[in-house]
Amino acid sequence: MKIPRLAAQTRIDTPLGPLTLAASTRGLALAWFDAQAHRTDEVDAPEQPENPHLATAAREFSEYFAGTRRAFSVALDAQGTLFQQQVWQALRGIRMGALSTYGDIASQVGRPDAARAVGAAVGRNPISIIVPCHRVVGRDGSLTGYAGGLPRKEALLRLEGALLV
Amino acid sequence: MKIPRLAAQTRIDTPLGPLTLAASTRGLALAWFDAQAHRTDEVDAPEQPENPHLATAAREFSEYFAGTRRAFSVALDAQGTLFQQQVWQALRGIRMGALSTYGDIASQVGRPDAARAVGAAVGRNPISIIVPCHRVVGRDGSLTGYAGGLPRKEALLRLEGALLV
DNA sequence: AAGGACAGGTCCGAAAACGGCGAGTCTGAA
DNA sequence: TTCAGACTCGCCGTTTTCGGACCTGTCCTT
Repeated sequence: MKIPRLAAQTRIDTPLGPLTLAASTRGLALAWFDAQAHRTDEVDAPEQPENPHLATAAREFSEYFAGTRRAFSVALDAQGTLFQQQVWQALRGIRMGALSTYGDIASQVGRPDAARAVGAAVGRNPISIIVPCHRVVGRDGSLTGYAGGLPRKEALLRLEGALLV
Repeated sequence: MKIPRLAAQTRIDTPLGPLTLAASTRGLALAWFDAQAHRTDEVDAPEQPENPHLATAAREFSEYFAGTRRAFSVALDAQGTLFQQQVWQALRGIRMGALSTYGDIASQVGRPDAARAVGAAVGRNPISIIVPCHRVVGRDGSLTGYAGGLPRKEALLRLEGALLV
């Protein structure tokens, strides 16, 4: 995936491990766990925790993990194909505590048979957690996969109270 | 088993426990004891004891258990495969007080060797008592099984005077 | 330029499992 | 001898399970 010109980056700690954040001039562009699948190794931007987008994002992540925030308001600037944009947009419609399936997202995007393509697109989501790709599961309820590792996906859903067991 | 579109349901009391009745527009479709094997948990139909088929069935059940009725006349609408329909039809030919065997029914249906399949079909009978699946016993006279529980089968046969002991 | 691999899902056919059986054998008691 | 009771095996319609074929957008590899 092409990474847009990035203005600043920083790293924050979370209960699930360190998170690398990066922002363009228009908003948060990246939120990656270490060793995340599909990630580009090097983020070419200066360390600037004071960047407005990064600062906002860091604060909201902190509140999210503390359990006092259920939705994010930081501006986003995710780069991707039209199809990917549509999928990611659909993801943002899944509220905290709720779940959706790859097939449901496919239908929402107007391609009922493209569930598999949705899976690929979901996997390329550049902004973990805020774009809640972890809230998408298989039709039969199986977690199926997560770029940051299935344990993290399970932990996130448990934190959000979306899992029965 | 697929349940046809049901128009109405109700519950009646019998000496053997409560019975759930349901009817389509064409006739009585269900007569189930609680916790009956193979039963679908939810019957999706409005409570309407005044439905003609249900009212007739309720009256005839009442008379049957009072000992003043030996045959039912309410219209039936049992849903099942061709084979099951044939088996259930054959069951209706067993008069009160009489007994038949799984092998006999198999022969009547034209499949002399399908006694075991008959057993399966008899077990799926949706209309207890009226379609007298309780009048079918093993070749050696053993009761073998009953969806509503063997005690009920024995009680019914005793009520009908079909048991020697 | 073409082909494979994916964080899936549906459909369809084949194959196996599952019963409210019945006939045949064998065994151990009266 | 006689006769339950336990075991085996063949019987058959139905239900469940399983495996492939196909679908779809991107990215990666030849």
